[in-house]
Amino acid sequence: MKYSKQKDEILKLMRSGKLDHPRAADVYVAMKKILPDIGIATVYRNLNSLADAGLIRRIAMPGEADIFDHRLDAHHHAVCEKCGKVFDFYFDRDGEISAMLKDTIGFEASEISCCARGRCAACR
Amino acid sequence: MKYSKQKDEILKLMRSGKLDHPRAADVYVAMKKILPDIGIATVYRNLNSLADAGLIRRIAMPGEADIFDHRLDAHHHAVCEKCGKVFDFYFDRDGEISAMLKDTIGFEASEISCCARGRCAACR
DNA sequence: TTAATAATGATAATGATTCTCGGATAGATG
DNA sequence: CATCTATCCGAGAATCATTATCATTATTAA
Repeated sequence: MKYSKQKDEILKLMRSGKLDHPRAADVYVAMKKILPDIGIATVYRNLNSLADAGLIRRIAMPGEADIFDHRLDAHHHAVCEKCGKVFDFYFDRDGEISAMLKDTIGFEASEISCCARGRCAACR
Repeated sequence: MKYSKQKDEILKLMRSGKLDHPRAADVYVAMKKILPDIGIATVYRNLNSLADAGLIRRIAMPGEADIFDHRLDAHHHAVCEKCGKVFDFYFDRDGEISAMLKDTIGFEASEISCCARGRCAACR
């Protein structure tokens, strides 16, 4: 992976935590203020390569655009159907599910993602 | 909801269980054999209205096309990253997750979906 | 400095899904 | 039965997220 200021700035932006569960388009908008000539393809490319390198995570959300997360620990997501905000939550039964899948159907899980949808506190 | 032979045939096809976790495109291909003049928009429209009516379920799969399920009971899905096959599995901790979300962040979950990805028995 | 390689930005292409349209049809009413 | 109207249909355009292509530029190792 070769250095580029685009990649560097994207990683810094992600790590800053200024963006909350941003989609690629959100990162693009924020990056435009830092590097006005950046293209959307470069944003996608770099988010993908940073994710491949394990420096950030790309998370597929059912029915919505993927989000990118600077947090690397195992956690799940709850999405408010009204405001769209994404909340992190912990639920450490991944091992239990993996074991069950292995025992019952011989399925070797590499990743387990739980996604809750509903209404957040503010929207109720 | 008005009757139409397209909707009727789509529901029959779904209920027959001949299709395994089909995407809209799969339903379209199968329906072409039954009603050769059917259009893809009609397939989407009817799958959506049948899902709205609670007769089938539309399930968003992270990173992939939505699938439609004739099974109405609560279950989760495991997707093989190699062959793409989708497996059903049960894991009745939904209530536990709901309660935790409610207690910790005041989030009222209406649906919880867990999606495992990895390798199925046949692909290992 | 140079040559090889990988990254860039613009834009075209893709895939899934929805929207729009004029025309057809189901089902209620007279 | 005749008619009316809401809903549905099929075709194709439009949308959205994402990836691919390509000519140009920047990085890096020699």
